[in-house]
Amino acid sequence: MSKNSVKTIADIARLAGVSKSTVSRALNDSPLIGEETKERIHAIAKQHDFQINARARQLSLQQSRTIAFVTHAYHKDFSVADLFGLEIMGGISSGLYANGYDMLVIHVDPRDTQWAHQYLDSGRVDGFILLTSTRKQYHIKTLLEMGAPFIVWGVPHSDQSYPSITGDNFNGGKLAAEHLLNTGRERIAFLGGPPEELEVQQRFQGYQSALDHAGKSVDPALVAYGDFSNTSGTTAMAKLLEQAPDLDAVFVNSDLMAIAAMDVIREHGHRVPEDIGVVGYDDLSIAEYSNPPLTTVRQNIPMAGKLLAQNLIQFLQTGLITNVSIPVELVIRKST
Amino acid sequence: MSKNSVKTIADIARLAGVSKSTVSRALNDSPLIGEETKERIHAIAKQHDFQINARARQLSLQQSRTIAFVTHAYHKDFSVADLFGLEIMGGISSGLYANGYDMLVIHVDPRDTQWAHQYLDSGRVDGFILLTSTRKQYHIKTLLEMGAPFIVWGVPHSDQSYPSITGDNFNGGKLAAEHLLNTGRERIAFLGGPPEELEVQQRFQGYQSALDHAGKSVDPALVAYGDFSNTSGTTAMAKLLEQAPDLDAVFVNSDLMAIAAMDVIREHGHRVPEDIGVVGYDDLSIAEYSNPPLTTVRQNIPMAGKLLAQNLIQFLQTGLITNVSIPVELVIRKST
DNA sequence: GACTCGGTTGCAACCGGTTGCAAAGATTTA
DNA sequence: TAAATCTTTGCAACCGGTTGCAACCGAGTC
Repeated sequence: MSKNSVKTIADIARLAGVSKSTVSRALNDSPLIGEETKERIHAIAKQHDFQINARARQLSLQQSRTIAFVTHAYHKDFSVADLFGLEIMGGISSGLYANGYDMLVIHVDPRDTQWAHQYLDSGRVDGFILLTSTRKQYHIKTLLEMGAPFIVWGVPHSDQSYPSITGDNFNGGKLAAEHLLNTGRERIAFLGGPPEELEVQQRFQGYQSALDHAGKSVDPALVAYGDFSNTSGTTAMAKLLEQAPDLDAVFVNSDLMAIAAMDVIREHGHRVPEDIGVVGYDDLSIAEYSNPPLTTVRQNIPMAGKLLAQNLIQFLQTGLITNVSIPVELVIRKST
Repeated sequence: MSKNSVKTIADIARLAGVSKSTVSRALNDSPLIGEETKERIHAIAKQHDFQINARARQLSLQQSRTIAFVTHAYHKDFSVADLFGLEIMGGISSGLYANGYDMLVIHVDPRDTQWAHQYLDSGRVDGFILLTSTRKQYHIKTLLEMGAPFIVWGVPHSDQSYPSITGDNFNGGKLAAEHLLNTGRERIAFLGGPPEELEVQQRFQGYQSALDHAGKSVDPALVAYGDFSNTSGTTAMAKLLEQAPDLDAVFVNSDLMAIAAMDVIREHGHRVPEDIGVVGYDDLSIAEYSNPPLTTVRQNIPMAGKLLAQNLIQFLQTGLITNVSIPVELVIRKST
């Protein structure tokens, strides 16, 4: 095939009887090149379906058009606890693709302080996307110090400045609590993620606000915290049932914890939703298949991913820092 | 910091008072360089925590040390139907990382015939990893024709030659059917994936073999096919119940179809597992959370991912084609 | 003392693009 | 008709590495 013989712009230059630079400019649609020449070169390129060498181009341009999706490398591989991450990755990937960027998935050992250096200084990526992770704040600090471009999923600390995307946590908590109130629940518990996380605090405020409006106040016995994982859900739910045996609903900060909590509730001899209503958070795909199917606060995960991609690219190109909070909605299923 | 000033091997060369080539050779541990010089250069590099420019290196070396994980870009983003793909990606990613490769996630429009060209000829990736997808055979054909390095998850066509990893489908079918027989089931149905796929045929053969050993033969009324998706599971299960109202067990070729099938079974007034036992396939994370938790054939997904990575790299480096089939096991939960 | 010879090192070309600047040709202006 | 100007193109350097080949070194040999 002719295809094999045309691999570089020099080949095209030879065919067109012009110089490398002219081909390069024509392919990049430079105004310096005459229309007629430009068309001829484009035609030749198309005809031999020429693919420009990305590495050489990137070396010259000093940029990689590649973004790293940062994932924590525990000793185990992806587990179900990472489902949220897995799902958002889909959205990010298509958002990047739409903007001509590639997505690299990188594993980071939490003890490793060099990873950002490694990928940035070696020119393999232009920026990073960070999700929830145990050492997120630490990573953010490191990245800020070294001036690395990145965007995070989550509420930004107010004293720092970097782009972020987050769900509307206050409203999420409010929606969940209101729904439980509307369905006649009296003793609504709050099973949160780590209490130091802003997301969790905002969800709690939303929950509190809904109770206030209904003329109720928060009972400390009805509040417990976990770390979003299913095992922590088991523990925290058991604690709640012990502290407040009369609770008749619980707003849980993640679907994984909610599913674990429903098991605990049943083991204690209660029924879901008849005795105790349960609302989760995230609307992971498993929420639909749980027993019973989980009422939950949906974060529009594909959209979140797309925005993470777009806004990071915008930041790379213009330096503009945007912090956006996207709306959430309540998906009512069988657990309430 | 001194860090900022040392970005290239030329910088190091200046510091060490040698030439670029010496630095390059020293960093690559070439035997041409004297021990003493080598150590001195390494020390300087470490001290300034130098990161070699990957793009320049790759351009020179004509390789990218990057593998593309190919995912189909339907109009929608990742859906629950891709959970299997999402999970195996975790294994692949860590397998690649362990071998010093990066993983790029790429979206492929099924109508696009140029994607492989694009990524390979532009030098962005060295090879591809293909999962189950509707147009897999077509993609394989294209890749073979253009001589692109790749590995697939699935049974290789016997008349073609390329590396692959697959679960032991025959044994998977056999284990599932034997388990159902052992728990006293008499009328065991087979709800397969697409009948033209070798995986499905092999699972059927395993199922048949187990029945044979028990002195039973396959009843055509007890066989139906879907396409692995949950909606097809709904349709196929309804068909089975109509064809054979007396069935008391079903071996389903994917967890997604199995979960849908259980809903259909309940809607028809039967109980799982009391009236009808259900075995799924894959052991996706949702299997554990379904109602009831699903007995299923586990494919060791993390291991599969790791092998896909390793064997593709082996193929790239040595041209060795390996086709490996990894063992499966039965995970017994509450649906049987 | 001239001559190999093995071990080290540097020169310069190359990988495949991009781009500042000079220059050639065409066109306008005086 | 010559000078000035604009448009279009090519030369050559550069991005940051790798590598074939020549050159240089001190030690051993005759």
